[in-house]
Amino acid sequence: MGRGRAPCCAKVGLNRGSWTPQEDMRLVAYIQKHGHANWRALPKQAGLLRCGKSCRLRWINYLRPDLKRGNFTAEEEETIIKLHGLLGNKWSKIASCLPGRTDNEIKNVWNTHLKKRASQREQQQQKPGATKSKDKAVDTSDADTHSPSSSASSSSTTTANNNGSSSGEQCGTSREPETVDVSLLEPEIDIADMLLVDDAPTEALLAAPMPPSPCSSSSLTTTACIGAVSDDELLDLPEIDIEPEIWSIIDGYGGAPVAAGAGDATVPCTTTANAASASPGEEGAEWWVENLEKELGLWGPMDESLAHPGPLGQVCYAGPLTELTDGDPVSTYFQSGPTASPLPEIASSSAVLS
DNA sequence: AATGTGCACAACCGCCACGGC
DNA sequence: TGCCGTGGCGGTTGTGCACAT
Repeated sequence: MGRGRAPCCAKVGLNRGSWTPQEDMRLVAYIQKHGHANWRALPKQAGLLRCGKSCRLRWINYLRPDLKRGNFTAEEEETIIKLHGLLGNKWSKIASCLPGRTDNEIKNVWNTHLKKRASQREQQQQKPGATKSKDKAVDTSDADTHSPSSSASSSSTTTANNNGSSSGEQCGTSREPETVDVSLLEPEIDIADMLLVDDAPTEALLAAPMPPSPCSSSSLTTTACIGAVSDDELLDLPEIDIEPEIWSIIDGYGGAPVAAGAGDATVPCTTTANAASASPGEEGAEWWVENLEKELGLWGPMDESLAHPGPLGQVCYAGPLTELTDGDPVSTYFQSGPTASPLPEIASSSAVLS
């Protein structure tokens, strides 16, 4: 699709732009198996024509299993507003307080509508004599924001747009928060304590068990998130032998359905049979992989004729696993892997790819 | 129905911090 | 102690889509 500005990887001939489902699957499979001790080396070892930075971002912002997809709840939005008042544009710190949310996601939500809402509130606070009708207007916009994204964006953003982005006052210009001098905030500051002062919703949110947070975008470390992986292990693995034609398929992705047996480019779906055979303790990873596949358009009826357009307009393959996975470690992994290896134990599940 | 407009999202860039040598 | 490599963060941007006209 080619979103974003000019890619940094063009000069080295790497893939750029939006990720294909195949690339996603490959990245997920690799990280699940080996972790991501070295992002720079990861793409090569995983057989991805991407730069390490791109892989890291893709993983953190989109593929991580602990990500919470969907609209932000009212509590989350309130938390973001409050935290932003405390911390400013410290998106990673804010994200660390919102389980399953990424800094990028929070940043987007803030820039799209929370910023406007916050500024509206600010204006009202500066004008104590604000009429009740105006309060009501803001309340409705709040309510709108909580509704499904499509309607939320249209109603609340158009009006607020006038005082927000169009004025050129980008929050991104390292604007210091109004309420708290950020320079006084030490990195070790207990954000939870700050939030617990007078905010009930936030308190409730924070009272909830925080994720182990090893996988939160701000404190993501390989060993904590996936498990320790030695360099030797990383260098040894995986033996993903990628045919040149596979790369051509990936590079020129978007054409006809890839023939069965074409190899890596056709990472197949996990079968429902696999899902059914998972043990109870493996439900988490299984659920995640299944949902990932659904999102990627790789999950569906096991009919070869059902190669279907993917979310990006490319053709995804939904054929039977057994016809596709021969010799492809990644495919093999998704045939039996996730269900057999919950994420925290991935590094130890050496049998998955073998 | 066609066109215009604005928003949401995902991706990239540049800079900075940190750790190893 | 300085240099280099890597990871992480924040800001920015282009495209697709939904809604309005």
